[in-house]
Amino acid sequence: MTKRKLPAVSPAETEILRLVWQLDKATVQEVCNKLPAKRKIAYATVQTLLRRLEKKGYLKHHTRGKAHVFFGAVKSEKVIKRSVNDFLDRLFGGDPVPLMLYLAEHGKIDADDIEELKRLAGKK
Amino acid sequence: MTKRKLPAVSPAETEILRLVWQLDKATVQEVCNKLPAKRKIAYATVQTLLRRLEKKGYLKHHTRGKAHVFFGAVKSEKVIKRSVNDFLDRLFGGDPVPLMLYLAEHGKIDADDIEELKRLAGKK
DNA sequence: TGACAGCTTGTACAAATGTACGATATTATA
DNA sequence: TATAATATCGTACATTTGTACAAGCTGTCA
Repeated sequence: MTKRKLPAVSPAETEILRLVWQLDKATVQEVCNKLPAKRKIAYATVQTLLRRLEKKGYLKHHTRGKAHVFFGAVKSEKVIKRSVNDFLDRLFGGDPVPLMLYLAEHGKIDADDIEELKRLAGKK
Repeated sequence: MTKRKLPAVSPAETEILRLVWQLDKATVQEVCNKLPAKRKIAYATVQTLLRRLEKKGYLKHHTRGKAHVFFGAVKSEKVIKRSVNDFLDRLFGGDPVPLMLYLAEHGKIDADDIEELKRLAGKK
């Protein structure tokens, strides 16, 4: 089994990667259209980010007509895990509880979410 | 009221900032000693990071003997809020639920934590 | 089949990041 | 009051990031 060490994903790249996952597969155009209004970046920039993600091994592409269609090359789980852990380490020394508390305090989750959480946490 | 726009905190800086908060106030030395074993970086590097954090406005310092004692200049709440929101936007499009679910699935929180969450979420 | 529209590629570049060396200043101490 | 030990400060530098232009392909449609 090939144990490849994936390079880190930069913040800007992370967003692009997420959009590709969300679209399942996407051309540069499609990613551009999916960008949140707040964060409008140039077509060329999106292109470069996609290129870099491919070079790093997070995306692959095949060709449809003249366009490149990008799609994930590693499970998003893996990337998310890494990102969350890094984030947690840096900001909270690895302890997830303060993060959960923060989210709860700021009203980002409701009772239903918590039920779901309870179910998941209990099951484990 | 002076509404100053704080520059972003880089990942490496974030970790240093957290350590200062944790120690309440600290010299370069003390921050170095507090570094997790996994992440041993040079004294000089820690110094630079502290300096940059001060220049950006996140830290101040006073002098004790020949050493600089750094301490926070803005509420950690504020920094955490920004960091979490950025992170959430990039990786989950701003939706905190998948993050909570991820944390729960990976057994990072237990029943007590969830009770606490419920209390907090309910109160809001 | 030729021109156009739409894409990719190569290249560029400033700013931010991560890391560190050497020189200078300061404290404590012998 | 020299001196050794310890800090800071200025500076440097390779990478990575964020952003973009210009040139060259490639289908497509008149």
